[in-house]
Amino acid sequence: MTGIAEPKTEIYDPKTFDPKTGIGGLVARVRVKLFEALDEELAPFDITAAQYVILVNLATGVDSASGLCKGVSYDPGAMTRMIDRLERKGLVRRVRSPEDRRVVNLALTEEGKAVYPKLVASAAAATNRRLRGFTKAEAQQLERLLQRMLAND
Amino acid sequence: MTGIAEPKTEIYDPKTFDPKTGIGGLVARVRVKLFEALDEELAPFDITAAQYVILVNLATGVDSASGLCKGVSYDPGAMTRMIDRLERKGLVRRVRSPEDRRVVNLALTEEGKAVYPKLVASAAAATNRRLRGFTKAEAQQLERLLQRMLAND
DNA sequence: TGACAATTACTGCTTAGGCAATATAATACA
DNA sequence: TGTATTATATTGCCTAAGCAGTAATTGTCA
Repeated sequence: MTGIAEPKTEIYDPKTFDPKTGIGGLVARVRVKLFEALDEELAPFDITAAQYVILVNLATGVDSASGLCKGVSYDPGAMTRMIDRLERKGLVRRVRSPEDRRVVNLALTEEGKAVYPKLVASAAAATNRRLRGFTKAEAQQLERLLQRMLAND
Repeated sequence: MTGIAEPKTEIYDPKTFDPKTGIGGLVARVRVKLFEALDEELAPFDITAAQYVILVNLATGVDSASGLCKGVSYDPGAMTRMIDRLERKGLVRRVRSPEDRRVVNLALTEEGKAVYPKLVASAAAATNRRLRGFTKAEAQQLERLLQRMLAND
């Protein structure tokens, strides 16, 4: 015994757990719907939802492939090829880092910076479509709950 | 003007939308973490999280490939091969439907039914790990918010 | 009834992510 | 200093999902 009261964490009882309505299944299906909506909105720019996520990270401070991998739970090999695609599209630039010659610094090109605000607006529109009927307070509450799930590591 | 007051749906303003903290990115990352946890719990049974989702649907009333595709937003071709794998593992059975000879009725085998409760318990455990610190009320509220997002079609 | 459309499942092709192995560079430390 | 360990990025291989095209069957309705 530790003397410290352990909080009860048995949200779902394994005996009575309903997998159809469980949070895992819900999150998975909501994610599919959100990505579908996002892919639709981004189609005119010839950018996929997965590519958009990378661009967002690059536009908000991340500047290396390993940083991207950590940020989006992505395999290094897959990330190399993802960056290949974005580089071929002229949206991202690779520059070998002078300080640490192992890392390749990444940055948006001028074209990438130019299109980025339009992508963000599309993402906002796609998200809003799925949040129809929500109040701002409800959306923020959803954000907080999801952030708490993420913080459990 | 319609005379009917339209509810405000502009949860996120495209001008000020922060894509890093937006619900789309959060849902995507939470989903990755949940699937990682689920894959870990299911590893002893040699079942992936994606396969588990299919088994859940089969155990709870869905009985055809097309029904599965609708339920989990899955491509028919991918579903055919998914069922191939589950059939090879002896967990699922295909039976051509007598009523509609286009459809292949699916069902869990005896082995599938036997292992299923253990899979559900594992899923409950994986979900609980991510919900550490949540009260039951908070988890239920998260469920409700996600269900409302799903219902927006 | 008969022609046309829709539904269901499947297959080939392409794309893309995960894992393992590798090369290079930086770090730790004996 | 020199050696082992770690970090970063890349490539090859395997697996799996999406898309397009197809065959069989069912539904629609003129």
